[in-house]
Amino acid sequence: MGRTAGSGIRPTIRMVAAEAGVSTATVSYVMSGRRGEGGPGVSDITVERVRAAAERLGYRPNQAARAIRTGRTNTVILSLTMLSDPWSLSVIEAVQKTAAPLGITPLILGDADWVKVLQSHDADAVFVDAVTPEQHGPLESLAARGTTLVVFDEQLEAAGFDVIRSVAGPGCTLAVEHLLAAHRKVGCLVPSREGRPPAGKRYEAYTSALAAAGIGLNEDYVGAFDGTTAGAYAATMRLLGRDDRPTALYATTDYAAVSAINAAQRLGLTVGRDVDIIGVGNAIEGERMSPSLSTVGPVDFFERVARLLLKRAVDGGSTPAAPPAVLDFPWQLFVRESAPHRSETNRLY
Amino acid sequence: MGRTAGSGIRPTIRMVAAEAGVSTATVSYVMSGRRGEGGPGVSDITVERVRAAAERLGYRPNQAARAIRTGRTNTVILSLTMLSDPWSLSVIEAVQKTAAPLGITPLILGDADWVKVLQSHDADAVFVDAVTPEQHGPLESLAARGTTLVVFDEQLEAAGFDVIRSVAGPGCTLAVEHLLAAHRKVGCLVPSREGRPPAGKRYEAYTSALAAAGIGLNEDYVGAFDGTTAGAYAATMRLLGRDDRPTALYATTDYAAVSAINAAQRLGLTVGRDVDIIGVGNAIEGERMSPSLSTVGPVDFFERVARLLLKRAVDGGSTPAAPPAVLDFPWQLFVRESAPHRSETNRLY
DNA sequence: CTGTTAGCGCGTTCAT
DNA sequence: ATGAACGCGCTAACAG
Repeated sequence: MGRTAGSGIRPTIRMVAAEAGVSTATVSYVMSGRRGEGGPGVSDITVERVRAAAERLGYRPNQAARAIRTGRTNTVILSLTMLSDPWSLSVIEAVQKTAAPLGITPLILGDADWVKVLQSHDADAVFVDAVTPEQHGPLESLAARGTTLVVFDEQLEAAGFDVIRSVAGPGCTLAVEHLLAAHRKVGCLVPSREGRPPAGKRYEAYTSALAAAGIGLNEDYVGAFDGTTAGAYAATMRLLGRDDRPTALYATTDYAAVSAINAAQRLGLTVGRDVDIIGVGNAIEGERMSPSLSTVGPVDFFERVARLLLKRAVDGGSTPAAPPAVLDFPWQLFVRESAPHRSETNRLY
Repeated sequence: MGRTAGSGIRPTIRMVAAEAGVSTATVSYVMSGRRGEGGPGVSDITVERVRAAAERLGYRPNQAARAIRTGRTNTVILSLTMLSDPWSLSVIEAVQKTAAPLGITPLILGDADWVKVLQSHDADAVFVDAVTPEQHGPLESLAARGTTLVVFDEQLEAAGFDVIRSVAGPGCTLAVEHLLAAHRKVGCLVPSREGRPPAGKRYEAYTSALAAAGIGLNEDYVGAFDGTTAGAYAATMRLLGRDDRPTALYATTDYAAVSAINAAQRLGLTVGRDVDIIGVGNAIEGERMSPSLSTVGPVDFFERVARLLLKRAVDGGSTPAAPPAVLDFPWQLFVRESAPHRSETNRLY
């Protein structure tokens, strides 16, 4: 007999062993499905008895206890700073799809404060989507202590962890050039700290492409915003509300582009006709929306990131896995509805 | 002396004890800050020695090992089915804010498949935002086995876990009545399974409020969609694209309302003037957008949910905490820009 | 081939 | 301030 589930206390492997009349070792072998190879065999009849007992008690192995012995948590952590960003959702979606068949659970850390959390919480691998300069140190000590990291950053060098770099520069130039093929009044949406002038590769691509096209930088066409979707929306309203409004907008991220499209529509403009808008990043979301988002970005980025992360998670500490490296992803232009190809006769200048 | 961090293996409490020349017990007391009350006192000088040793080695307590003894993970899990929904982001934001000062980490489970995960993964408390009928059983056995659950559901009875119920019905009626005060052509956006007719409290509020106002149900004004933002957008395009388009829309969720606003703007309509749109849920996001979203919802919902969840997490198994209960949240109407108050002369019928 | 014993690996905690 | 037991599941080595 034995009491069934419901006592309020969690059944342990020992209770199952008692219930089934076998040793804890046998239960362990059955539950982890590792009879045969290294471990001893267990007869089918015994397996059945153990399974039944476990079922009756509602037993599930305690992951914490398992982790302490095996060093594996069957978990990956995704540290994502901007959850509302389609880019983040794309990462999540791709990782979930890849992790599920491996029995690995992706957990999302929505806090920018991953440093503290990761020092004590363990996962088989961790993806980090943004690193500030002050976090470089902590990052390296985490890696030195054995945390498997996959970091998304355009500057960082591999120092015990993988760095995913998606060389925005050339790709962003493609985006601006695409607009410049049919426009002369090209605005830019770029996040910047309060009062600071805009900076970064993605912004430089804008200024230098303009220069290369022989067009001077018009400060009034630069919509700096605070990094939020609401800020991007407001900046677009300012830019497109002008009398001599730009006929095209280059947004340095896809989520800013999405906000810009909403704002343009609010102003009664038809995106892809009255105004062209292009984003950066190639988030999965952009393909599905209406109008679909023209953008630049790496090919199969999210799937490839997911595969790398889970490979690292699975390879764990055992096999001498491939050494950490910097991984580059080539970018390309995705021309969709929000900034279509324009024939010569269709130019907006 | 002693080797500093960087050996690739994670320092244990024993290494710290050796380094500091004290026992592991002392290190434990120092690291968990529990000297004085229940535990024995540790002299300040010893505390300093231990701290220094830990620092030198880069030691952090292993949460898995700690969990195995204390039964606490200092973690709460948020199982959220629709991460892109502003409602989910509001939950996350509120919980993060409440959890941070308690030293508790919120981890997000973006998978609908919480049943499997929770059976083995442990958290001090778990929030679940959607339960299908097939999940009722698993839910109860989880609770019976000691998992602390806070479930958001409008039907469920408390069965070993807290149920948060936000009695949508009366609130939704308020929303529809608000529109009916100035409109006669009121459309509805409601998710429904492929082919199935719409159902649920939120939809019933629509039909019965119409009936009470002496207006027949016009099937053409019912925009059923697949539950996605893109679907809500498309459904709105259909409704508002009609010649005799509705002059007001009642969306059964805030995220559907947000999509509807985008769609209306795409069609060149000014929301709050040409068409009124009201949502359901009172997501924090709705207050910030432009136009701000009129909606109905509970007051301080997210903060109160966060407080309950973390109270449960902290109370853990020890103190005989308040018994699980069904918690009702009163709803009210939030009149904002997307569906403003209209004077008599300003009606759209 | 089948199953058990014994002890590991953590941080915590009680009795000394 | 400490030694040693404790909680959990895993697994090498052993016994039938």
